[in-house]
Amino acid sequence: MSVTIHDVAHQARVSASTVSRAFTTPEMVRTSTRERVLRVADEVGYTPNRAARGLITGKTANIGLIVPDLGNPLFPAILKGAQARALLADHAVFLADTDENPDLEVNLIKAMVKQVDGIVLCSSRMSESQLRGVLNLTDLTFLNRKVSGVPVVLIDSADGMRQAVEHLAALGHKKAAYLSGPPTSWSNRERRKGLRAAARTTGVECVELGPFAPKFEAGLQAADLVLATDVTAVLAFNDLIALGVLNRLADRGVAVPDEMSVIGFDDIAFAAMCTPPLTTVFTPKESAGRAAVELLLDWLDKKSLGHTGGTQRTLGTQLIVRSSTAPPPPVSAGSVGRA
Amino acid sequence: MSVTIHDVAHQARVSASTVSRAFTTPEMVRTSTRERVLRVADEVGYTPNRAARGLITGKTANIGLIVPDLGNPLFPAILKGAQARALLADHAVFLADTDENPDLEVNLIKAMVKQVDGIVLCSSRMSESQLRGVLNLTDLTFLNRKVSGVPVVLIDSADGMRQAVEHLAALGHKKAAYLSGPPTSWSNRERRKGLRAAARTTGVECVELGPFAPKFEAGLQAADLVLATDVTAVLAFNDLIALGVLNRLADRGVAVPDEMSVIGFDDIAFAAMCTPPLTTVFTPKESAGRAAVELLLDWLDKKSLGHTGGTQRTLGTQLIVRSSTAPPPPVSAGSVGRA
DNA sequence: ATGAAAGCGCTAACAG
DNA sequence: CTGTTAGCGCTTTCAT
Repeated sequence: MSVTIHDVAHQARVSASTVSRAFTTPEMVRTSTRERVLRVADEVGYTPNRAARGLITGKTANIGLIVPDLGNPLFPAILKGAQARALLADHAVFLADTDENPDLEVNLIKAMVKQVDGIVLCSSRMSESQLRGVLNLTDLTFLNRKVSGVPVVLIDSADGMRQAVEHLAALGHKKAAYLSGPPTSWSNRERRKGLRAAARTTGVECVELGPFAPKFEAGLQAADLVLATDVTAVLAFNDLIALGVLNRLADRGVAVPDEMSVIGFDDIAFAAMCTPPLTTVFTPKESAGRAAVELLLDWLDKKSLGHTGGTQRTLGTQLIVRSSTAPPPPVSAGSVGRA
Repeated sequence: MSVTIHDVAHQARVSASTVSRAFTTPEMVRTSTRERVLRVADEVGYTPNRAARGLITGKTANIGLIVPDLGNPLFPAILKGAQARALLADHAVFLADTDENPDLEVNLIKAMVKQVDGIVLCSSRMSESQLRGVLNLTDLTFLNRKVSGVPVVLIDSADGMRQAVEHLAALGHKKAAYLSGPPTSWSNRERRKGLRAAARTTGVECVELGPFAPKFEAGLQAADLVLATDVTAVLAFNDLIALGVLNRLADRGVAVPDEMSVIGFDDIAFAAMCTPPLTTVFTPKESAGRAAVELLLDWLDKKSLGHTGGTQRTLGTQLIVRSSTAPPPPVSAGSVGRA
């Protein structure tokens, strides 16, 4: 079978404890011994069994990551950042896709609990009562959902909305439509909040349409609704919807942005790739993933000392206006190589 | 601490063994006892510690999944399928992103090995020698890379290329360009193979340009190169590149598809969202992920009996011609809900 | 059908 | 600095 700590111990003529120490507390082992042990370990290809280690230390060096749908381009980006940050701390990550199902989410959390030190929940779909049920199962960190008493990473959509509406006002628009996302979405509530505030401030009249599923198809449908109103600008819950609007608008012969301005919230970073390029509110997806893991790890560290209460980190968003001649941003920082 | 098997045993007035059996081999326990145990377990919220279980059984019920870059939209889709299939078999999945780094890939495999029953390697970037080094560390299954003796899932890009070239021939094109992907890519080699064969058969003259990174920006650059030739059609390594070409073409005032046809290989399923819609060779990404996990699981099952050699599954690709009026396919089967 | 005991691979006291 | 002992939570003989 697999090579164990005893194999190394035997080969290096030391006890298992010494081998263990050579890995976990090197300074407690004489240099010569340590080097011998490590050399032997390398020769025989020994890697500590983290599961066994976790059994005794209580720490697994794994974290869980739960997302509603990997098909939603927002989440792979978050995932990428999270995984990178976890790796930095030498942690491995368990991934689960709940397929938008809150019950499955609960089950997946339960299944994971024993194998991880904590879990990052992205845009959790659980009800308040389900949430309470899992809250003390392990250490949880939320991304894109407000929960008190635990670490939370939030993306400041409301401010993004403010930027977007002010931009429209500057362009001379008098009336705009907001294509609302799912009613249960925290992000959507934030965006509506920002919308209404900005409407007051700028004097731009804002009508809300929807709700729409955050999908391309919904945008196609939404475009027709928009055209039946007298707005000159559209704000979409996300850029998947916005892309649909753009497409349908083109089909119906409406010039963008001459007759109609469309702004989306960035889920996919592909907005610049369409013709015409879509104006979007940039969302720091990878950073958010990174931040969530960081917060969780910090939380875990400080756990020995008494907690003072939940930490919260809010990430800013930024309006990006794209002209068709400007080079678009890259899809992903590390996107290189073959497929 | 966490609730253990002993807590349940005590509460239910049985031994730990019985609790264990109630979960793993229910038929060996008297019905009344089993029901009592299971009820108590549920009441106190007991979930077996899979790590501890794995320590003794040798099976972790976890599988690993390694991808080069989550920023490449091909991989989240594969991931989604893989995760779904794993869940079906009650397996959890470890995810790692190698950031296109073969050395990191090796290290991540080693770190995972002890916590998983097997690993699915997607578009592995390892050299042959690195590959040999990890081959017997655990059970490996490859996706998008040909390796003998182990389970492999391949996507029939060559045939997709055939379809694409024949389509161009039918449209009356006499000369086309292929925008080559990374030289180390198995997919790229397959596509070139298919290209050359189809060129012979159809009589369409095909010139190869590149190699290009599989990114949008590379497509912008490639478009200028294309325009310097006298081709009337472009075949791109992937649709990220194709999207770039389309964009640049629009900027330079070239009408598509009137003066120029562009065909991409499907990485992102967003091709239909651009204007004009991009003709693509559809790649069964989720199915590929699903298949890879399935093959791995089968392989693991059959392991007790002697293996007969590696299994191989090849998935077909399909040319999809899109008119701007036709409804595009959904981004993801299960894409619903809020973000 | 159930319990007692041994042990998976590892680390954490406790000696020395 | 290093070895010995005990035991993490679970499953699995081997008894009964």
